[in-house]
Amino acid sequence: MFSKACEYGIRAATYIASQSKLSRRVSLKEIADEIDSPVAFTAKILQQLSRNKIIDSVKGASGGFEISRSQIDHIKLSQIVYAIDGNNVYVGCGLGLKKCNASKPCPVHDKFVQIREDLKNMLENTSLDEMTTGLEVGLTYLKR
Amino acid sequence: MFSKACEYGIRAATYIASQSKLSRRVSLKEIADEIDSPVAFTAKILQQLSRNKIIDSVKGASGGFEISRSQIDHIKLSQIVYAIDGNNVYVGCGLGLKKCNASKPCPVHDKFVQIREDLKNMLENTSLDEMTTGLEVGLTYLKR
DNA sequence: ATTTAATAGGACATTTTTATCCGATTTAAT
DNA sequence: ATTAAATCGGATAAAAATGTCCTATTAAAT
Repeated sequence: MFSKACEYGIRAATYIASQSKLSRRVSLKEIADEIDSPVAFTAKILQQLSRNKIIDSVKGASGGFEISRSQIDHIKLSQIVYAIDGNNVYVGCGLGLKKCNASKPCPVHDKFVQIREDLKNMLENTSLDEMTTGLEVGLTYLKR
Repeated sequence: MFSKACEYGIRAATYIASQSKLSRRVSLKEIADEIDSPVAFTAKILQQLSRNKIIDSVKGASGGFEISRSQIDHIKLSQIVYAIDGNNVYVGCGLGLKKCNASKPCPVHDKFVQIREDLKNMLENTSLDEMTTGLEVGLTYLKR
């Protein structure tokens, strides 16, 4: 569905959000540890998220990553997915045709449109804040 | 969503089915040409489909690929996807967790379960025969 | 029997994705 | 000012996916 990079990205942003809600800025190392991801690779992904203004990075000693309270509410999963995987997830043809569309569709065009639309809606309606609610009470997890 | 191999596989199987309905056995070259795929790579995929009894291959002069009439009706897209990509598409965790499940879920577990379930149902309920109906009347396409 | 047209399959090549390493830069604390 | 702790970013490495090439095998036609 998503690339590994995107999966790590969502998990990382979710962890950062959960800690930002506690006013804790977190380091790369802590993030990678808490979401069980390769450290250096995660660094690259955090850079991408930072460049896309999805997370804030602070350089230097006692630096790290954080997300402002207000942003946590209105950043949606769709923004993270778009920043890392682009819009391929919900616009590309299910059978890989370059110019598949309603007027020259592949045999499963309509069926895929439906599923991708559902996925898109889900991603666009799930905020980082919502992602963290289960985490805080130990109902959901970000590793293993 | 699917690997390139799987996309080619679905398109190839669909084309073979459409021609088998006309009692035409088709060659690798013709298939690759009609679905706009790399010839040698397509050969590998057809081998996989053949080993998985999804298509029949006939060696030697005037050989090629075909699907028996009866099979065309009851082969579902899910079988093709499974033969090439395994069941990752609808069982893997959306965030890449190895052991994500209802009792230890990732933050989007329920939402992904829903979407994957829809995808699974769609694949399990779409037969190769259904894939060919639009093709025959020029309503759907397998290339570009 | 020989030739020809086809798939089978192993080895190899290329590209993309995933992952690592290291020096440069920034900033807080001493 | 110096040191220590952190991110940034470029170069490189490893693994996986995609794609190619060549020989072997098969079977029909001559």
